[in-house]
Amino acid sequence: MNKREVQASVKDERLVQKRRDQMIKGAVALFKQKGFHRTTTREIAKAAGFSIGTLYEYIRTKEDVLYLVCDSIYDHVSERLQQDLALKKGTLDSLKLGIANFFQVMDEMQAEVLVMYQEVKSLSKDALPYVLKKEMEMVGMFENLLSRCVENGELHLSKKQVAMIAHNIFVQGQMWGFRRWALRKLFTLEEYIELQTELLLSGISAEVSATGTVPKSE
Amino acid sequence: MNKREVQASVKDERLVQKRRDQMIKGAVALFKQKGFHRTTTREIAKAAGFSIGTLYEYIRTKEDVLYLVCDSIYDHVSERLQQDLALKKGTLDSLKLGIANFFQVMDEMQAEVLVMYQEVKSLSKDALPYVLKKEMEMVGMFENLLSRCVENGELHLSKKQVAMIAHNIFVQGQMWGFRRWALRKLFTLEEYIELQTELLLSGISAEVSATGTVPKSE
Amino acid sequence: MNKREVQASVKDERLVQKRRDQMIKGAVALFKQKGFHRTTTREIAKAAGFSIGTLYEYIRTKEDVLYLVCDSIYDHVSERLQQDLALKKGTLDSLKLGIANFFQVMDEMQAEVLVMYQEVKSLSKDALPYVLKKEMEMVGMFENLLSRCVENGELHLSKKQVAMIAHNIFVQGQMWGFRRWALRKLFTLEEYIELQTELLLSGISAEVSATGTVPKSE
Amino acid sequence: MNKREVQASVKDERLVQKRRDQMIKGAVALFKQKGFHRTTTREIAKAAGFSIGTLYEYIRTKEDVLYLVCDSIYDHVSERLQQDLALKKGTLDSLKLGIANFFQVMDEMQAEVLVMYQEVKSLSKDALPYVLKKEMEMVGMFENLLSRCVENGELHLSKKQVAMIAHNIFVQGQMWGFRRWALRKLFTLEEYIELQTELLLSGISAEVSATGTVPKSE
DNA sequence: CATGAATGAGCCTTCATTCAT
DNA sequence: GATGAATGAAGGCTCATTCAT
Repeated sequence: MNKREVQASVKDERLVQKRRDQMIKGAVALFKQKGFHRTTTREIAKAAGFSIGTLYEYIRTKEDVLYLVCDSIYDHVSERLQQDLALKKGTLDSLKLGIANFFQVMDEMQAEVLVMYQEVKSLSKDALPYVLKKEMEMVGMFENLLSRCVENGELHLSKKQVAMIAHNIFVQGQMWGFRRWALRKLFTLEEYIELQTELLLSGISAEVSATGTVPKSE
Repeated sequence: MNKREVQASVKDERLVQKRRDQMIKGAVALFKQKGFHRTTTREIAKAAGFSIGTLYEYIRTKEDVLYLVCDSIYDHVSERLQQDLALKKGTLDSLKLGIANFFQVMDEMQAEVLVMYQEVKSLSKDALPYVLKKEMEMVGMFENLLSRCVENGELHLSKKQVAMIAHNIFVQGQMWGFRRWALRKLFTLEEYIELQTELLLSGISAEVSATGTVPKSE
Repeated sequence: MNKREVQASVKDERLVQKRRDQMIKGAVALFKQKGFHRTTTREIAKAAGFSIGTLYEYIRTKEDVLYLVCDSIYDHVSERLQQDLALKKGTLDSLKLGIANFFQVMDEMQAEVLVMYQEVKSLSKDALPYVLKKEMEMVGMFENLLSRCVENGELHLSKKQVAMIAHNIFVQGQMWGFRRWALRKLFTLEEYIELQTELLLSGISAEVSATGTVPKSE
Repeated sequence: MNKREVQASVKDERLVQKRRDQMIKGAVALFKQKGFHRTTTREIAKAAGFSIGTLYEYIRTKEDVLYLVCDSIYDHVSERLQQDLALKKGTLDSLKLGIANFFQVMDEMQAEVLVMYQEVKSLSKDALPYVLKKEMEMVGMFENLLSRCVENGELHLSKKQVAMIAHNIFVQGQMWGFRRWALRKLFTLEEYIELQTELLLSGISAEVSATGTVPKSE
């Protein structure tokens, strides 16, 4: 199965979705502020705009909230990326665009990503795989982009290199979110995107590569 | 000040160090398994080999344990790296060696790094800066290595590029620790080191010089 | 403000009052038996007839219970006295009646008064003033009674004498409560009231007028 | 027996006395500040100038400290009074002097008296009688003074009146200590002594004493 | 469906007391 | 005799979860 169902006592599917959206929105704000463990179910209910009793009509345990939050975040990010990338053909330019878009999404959803990033480990062994699977899918999207460039002959990379780079891109995206305390002092988002793309494509040492066309920026 | 002192009731400094080492060792194992919040102080005491009362002779609050753990990890990693790197001159080879060493340490201290990585955010506003400072120092070590290569003329990099790359190396090191669930399926440590070094130095495509055509975010 | 509000999580004011009444009743019995410090919150909850969790729905800290107890005792005593005294005109007879009533209340509420008397000092600096204020009000009631007798010409007393006597009456009332281990062996309540009133009004020796030959300390 | 023995592991009687004096002195200061229950044995040991281990060489339980403190206070007060009163003959003047002296002692030993007064109830059922007995002895001293005045024909009082007045004097003495928060605003010690003595001897209204409606019990 | 009062397991921390050195 | 590290029972308080209304 692709989703881990979170049981609700309420039948009306539309209502369930509505309530859960309220819940997720409130929870993200709280988790961001104090983390999952320091947030109480009462606080979540209040932030969501209903009572603790009602909260438990739509979830079974507190952990369900975390799962719902993580799930929702991945869905949003995933969706955002798929929109942008799905159509593109496998050119280097579309890869660059893909990376730039991803970093941009990471910037926009900074709060959510940070939350998810710090709290996934709190998911039970039960829910974790579903979330990890989502992550693999996203890495897979970059693998796809890269592979198509390889197929096109625009890049020459081994399978392993493709996998490695996809991971690197993904982690660098997250890095912009969870290391912003350090990075923001050094770069704007635009600079970050440009620098990372540049480094990714050309490497740091001209002598080592064949061409030596490393730009002396600044 | 460079350290945030954790108060102990016991006077004998040697004993304090010994007990805290026991404590940290036990705590790391537990935190790795269930995280900071799900670990109880009693469990920590037990894992350390003494009673809950004794635990509190060496710390003031549960959070002190976390701080001690984080502090100790950074110290160990830092020390390990300094040993390896301090003597080297600023050649490309010493850079490669530095990276390889760092990744290796990250592999050896995988458990600790994972823990620290996931739990720093649980540190109070009081202790966090001390830990973050340590992290900056470690990034600084790579900046140093890189700068020396630039001075030597072995690399041609701007200040910002140096900073960016240092961060990338650092995060890739951590990545080996906290994404091992994915990476281990694909690479051995040796492959990981080799691949990342290669990518770092040569970029993914010699043919593509940095055109500066990176899409500007809206 | 006249009251220090004790925060409750439960909204229903009627319920709050009911539960707190249960709580106070149970707490008085326990405090009387073992004192505030030796009584646990769990015991209070049990004596009140609900769980520890419920107890904390109606208070914030254990000290709140003590404050509630003290506050309630003063309220009861105060109310009892005001009923009896408010209407009376300022005659000697009404003074005598006031004293007798007060001593009687002290006898009836012996347990409560004892508790309050022994435990006020455990109140935090925060709550103490509110309780002390209540005590001053009660002393004030006797000052009032006395003053009216003075105005009526039934007594000839200076301001300071009025204040002193009011204090004496008040303390003698409490004395019946907290020294009963000694007094009960010597007097019945009726005898106590009669003797104290008599001594108050006539002095111990008519022959000896106030000579002012009291030895001046140093 | 007149004393409840507090067991000590140390044999040297002189040392035991010395250590206990240190202990009592430190404890009184602490109890005064924070009460018996909020004072830890460690604090007592520290205030006494030795280690917790040493403390327990001279007592068996924390309560022993309280008993020692109470016992010592009574001894001091008792001794002070006996010195002053023992020699006097039973005249009204010596009564007045006795009262004045007592109030003065209560003022000087205010801290100690306050402590004892608030903490006796914390004594176990085992130790309480010994302390209460001391208190009765002190009340007895005033009964004595009064009785001798009666024998001398300087006062005309029944047995019960004598007992009552002795209690009143005693409580008024304590009152100066434990109600000073209120009394100090109104009176100096000298005024207090003078006023109380005056009221005691003459009653509040000589005119009233004429009515004879006061039952001469016994 | 919604509410919120009730529950109690469980957590962090303190502190009186012991005992090996 | 003195010391202080070790112990663990016990206390105050929180909070996820339930259920009657």
